[in-house]
Amino acid sequence: MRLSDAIEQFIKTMLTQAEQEVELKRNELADYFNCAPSQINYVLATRFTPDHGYIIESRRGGGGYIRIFRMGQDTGEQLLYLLNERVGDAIPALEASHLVMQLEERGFIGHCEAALMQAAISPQALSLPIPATMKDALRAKLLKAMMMEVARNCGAQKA
Amino acid sequence: MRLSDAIEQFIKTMLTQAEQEVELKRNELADYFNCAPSQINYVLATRFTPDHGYIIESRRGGGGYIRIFRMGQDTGEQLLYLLNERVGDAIPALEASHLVMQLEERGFIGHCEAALMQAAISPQALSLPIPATMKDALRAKLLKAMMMEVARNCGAQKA
DNA sequence: AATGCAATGGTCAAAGATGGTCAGTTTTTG
DNA sequence: CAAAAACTGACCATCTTTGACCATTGCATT
Repeated sequence: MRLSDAIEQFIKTMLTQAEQEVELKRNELADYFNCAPSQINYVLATRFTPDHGYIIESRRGGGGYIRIFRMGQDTGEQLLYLLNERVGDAIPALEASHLVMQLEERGFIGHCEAALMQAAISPQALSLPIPATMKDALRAKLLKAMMMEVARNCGAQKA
Repeated sequence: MRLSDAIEQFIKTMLTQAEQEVELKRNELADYFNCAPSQINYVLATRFTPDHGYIIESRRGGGGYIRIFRMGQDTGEQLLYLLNERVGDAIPALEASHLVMQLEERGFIGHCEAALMQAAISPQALSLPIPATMKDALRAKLLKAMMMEVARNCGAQKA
């Protein structure tokens, strides 16, 4: 298995439903996984960004630390926030993809739904002769329409 | 025997009745057959296309892979037919909607998935300042992308 | 306080590990 | 022999991992 994935899993295992926050020592973790300390930064940078729904806080020097917070989840409110604030009138491909991942991680949608949504907002599905800004707008509309559907039907089961 | 055929057989042997999916490393396989890595792509491109009932998914970089999914015999054929004959390169809104309903009726997708797809191809989601013909083309791409996803994940389980 | 050092974490560019493309060459087929 | 299929290699794109060097903080010593 990829090192990055192992580290990602390790961290996500610590961040259970109960624990919204985890603190770790970069060097210790790197030591545990037998890798360069900067590898930890790579994992954080590629899998624990705000886009993914996480906030990182850290301190250097003696007694330094890295804290990872999972952004709060108040089902209904949260979903509305994601819709209005995050999606807005336009959203780039990568950000949209991260958002869908987040929806799945938080249990708003199942794996199948997530895959469908990813397919719909994928570059292939949207490969048209129109400017990128228009694609971002289209992606936003697609996401909103699909998320509305989720909120109406399937989301009810979860929350 | 031709190299391509040997590689094709090799892969198909891994994809037994039980195994609907196989993962391989391009370079390893090329090494095993003593051929150029791109030969693998050639085989995949000529013998494992969606038209043949397969779906390919891959990832580059360290820990990269190529995954091959076999669509259910029946499911694959029917989906393919729908994709090529009914969807094509463009499809009007109403027809697309009917198609999705059919997909649900036939059990290819669940109610949730159907609703998501309907939302994605709905006029609201596609309300853009582009000509109707382009919208039909977009709808076709959306449908194809989503149906491929269905074939990859859920379709295999069903049929 | 001021200084210096040890303990942390951060950055970034380079190297490593894979897979993708495509044009051109060789082989097979009709 | 011409067309189609098979094959290759050079070059590209993407993702991961590492290491050298930098920044910050706390503490011990002046």
